[in-house]
Amino acid sequence: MAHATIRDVARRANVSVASVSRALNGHDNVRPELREKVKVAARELGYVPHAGARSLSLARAHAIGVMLPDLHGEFFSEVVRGMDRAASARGLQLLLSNMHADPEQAVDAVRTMRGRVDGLVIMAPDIDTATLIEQLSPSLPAILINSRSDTPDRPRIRVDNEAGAEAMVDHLVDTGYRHIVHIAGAACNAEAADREQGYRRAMRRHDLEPRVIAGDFTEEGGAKAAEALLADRRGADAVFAANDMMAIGALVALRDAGIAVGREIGIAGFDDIPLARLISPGLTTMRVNIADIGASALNRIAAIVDGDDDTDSEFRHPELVVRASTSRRAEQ
Amino acid sequence: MAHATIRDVARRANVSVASVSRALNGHDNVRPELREKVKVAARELGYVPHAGARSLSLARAHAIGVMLPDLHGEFFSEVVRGMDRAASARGLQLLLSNMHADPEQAVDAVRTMRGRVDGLVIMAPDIDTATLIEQLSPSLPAILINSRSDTPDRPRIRVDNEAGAEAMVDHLVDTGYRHIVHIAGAACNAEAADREQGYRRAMRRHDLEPRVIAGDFTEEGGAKAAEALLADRRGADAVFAANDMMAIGALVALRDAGIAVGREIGIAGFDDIPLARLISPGLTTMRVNIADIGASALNRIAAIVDGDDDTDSEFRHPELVVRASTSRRAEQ
DNA sequence: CTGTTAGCGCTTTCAT
DNA sequence: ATGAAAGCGCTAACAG
Repeated sequence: MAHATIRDVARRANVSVASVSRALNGHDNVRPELREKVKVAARELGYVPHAGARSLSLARAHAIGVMLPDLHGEFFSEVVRGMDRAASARGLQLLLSNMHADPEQAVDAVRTMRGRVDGLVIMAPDIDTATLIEQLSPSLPAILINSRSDTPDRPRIRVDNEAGAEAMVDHLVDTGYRHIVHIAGAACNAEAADREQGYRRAMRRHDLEPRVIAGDFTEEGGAKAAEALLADRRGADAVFAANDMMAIGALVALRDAGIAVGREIGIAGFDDIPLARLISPGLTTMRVNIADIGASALNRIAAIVDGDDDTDSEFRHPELVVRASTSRRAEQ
Repeated sequence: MAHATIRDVARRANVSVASVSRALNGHDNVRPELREKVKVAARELGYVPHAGARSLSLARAHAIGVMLPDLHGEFFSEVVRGMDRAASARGLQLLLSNMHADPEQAVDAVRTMRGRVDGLVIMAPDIDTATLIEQLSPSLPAILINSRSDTPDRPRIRVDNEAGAEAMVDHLVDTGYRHIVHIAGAACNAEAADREQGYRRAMRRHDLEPRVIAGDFTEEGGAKAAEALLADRRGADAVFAANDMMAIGALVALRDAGIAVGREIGIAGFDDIPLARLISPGLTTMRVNIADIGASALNRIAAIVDGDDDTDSEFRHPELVVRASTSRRAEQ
């Protein structure tokens, strides 16, 4: 049997559909008696309102679309957790969409979201989505997380990746490391570029020779980079990977190669995913508080949708977390 | 400026809305010339169809609702990754909803999904949702993953947790461990119960004394259990945790306590999350192939929605993965 | 091939 | 306080 509609309920309760709507939505201009009658009828029919129709009529979907890059592992789950927490606190649903590399798909995904969400959270450090999105859906509010393009008119949340990377290099140098190799993130990725930039700047400041190995933000990429490093070490005594997953891949690879991580070679990452604490030795990293960014993004887009228009950008500063992977003995 | 509607496009192209709809949806009964005119008008106006209205009219939302328990970490991301992969391959959107313990919220979440999704994937080993869901939304297709209740009429995907746990105990015994302690999963959780059941059965079969410490599926829970174990060891030489996160928590705790994991105490988990391979020593576990379950669930609900009604349940058998955490020397 | 129109299920004026 | 009716944006008969 098909689903009961508001009309069925009205018929059964011998009232108009308008009254059913009012009664069920808790308006106060309904006699208690009628409201009760409607509720009974609704229950008997197993009536559940059709959210799609409702949102068409209200011009409000009570849902937020989320576009994420094809993230792996904990970074992904942390972001989503944060968003979900904020969303359900506000009674909003989350429409999720991962981008599988292809910008075409991103466009498509956004298109199919229009009319089904009230706003968008977009995390797309790989693509130049900002202008893209605007072309696609003007008047659909969106907030960007760590996006590459500089659209000052769209609200954004950014992490100060460059300063974070600089701080990490400073820490490594303080600890006594000198030949610090950077494993870069994916090419074309805004965050990767910023972190590499920070690394280079700090190395220059310390009068040290930079050395960058290409990477891709994945664990395998980190492992490969570590192998490349082992094959051609050139006195390297520390690895600073552009994110934790690569740092962990490198750490495991070096560990398996019999190298005393922390001592013989220091390793550092970026993000502070939960795993960073669990790996052995614990991974020194820059804490970004991923879930918090997710929650914050969602709260801000919700506020914007509600008309509380605060369009200033947010700039977050990651925080150094020192663990055993950079525990070089005091004497260098 | 507000969003352009199909009417605006029609007006601008000097055609009827029906023609616009046909032209844009690629129907073949449109003169190429007219189609082009429509496309131009649509582009000029930045027209993006309103998916909500579309799905109301089509009685098809092209979206699947996903309800997950409040999962942490990689289990969550793996499931969602699998679903997302399958969904975007089929052109479906994913409406995500985590349940925050409270069954009330689960009910609510499902209610607000009605009329906005074509089907539901529900993973709720904690709650007796099956009947619940049916009451809430008869005629909304749903597939259950590892649900507790036995509703034979709903399609399900289950993991043979009991057999998996038995297999793990067998492996531990084969390897030479005898005093195997089980860290149980969350109370009221169907999977936890099955795994404990399997553990007990296998221990009985081997004529060994079972010992169960309560847990909750979290890393902290595993760490606490390990501490309890250290405080009152009673000759325990192996720990079999009901999932990997707890196993890892225990592993780290024992490692930090200076115990040679694998040798002095064997540790095993369940799920084979990516992290299991990365931790040191590598964690012996039962591989469940989480992402695959997600993808499979999504594909099946999509098939059901499309009318390809295959309502038989699926029963998956986890697979033993041996790593260093149970590498007791041959001589016991 | 194209336009007119009914209707998807709901909310909300506008009357009464 | 309640009902009748318009309309949210779209698609799909039905005519022509």
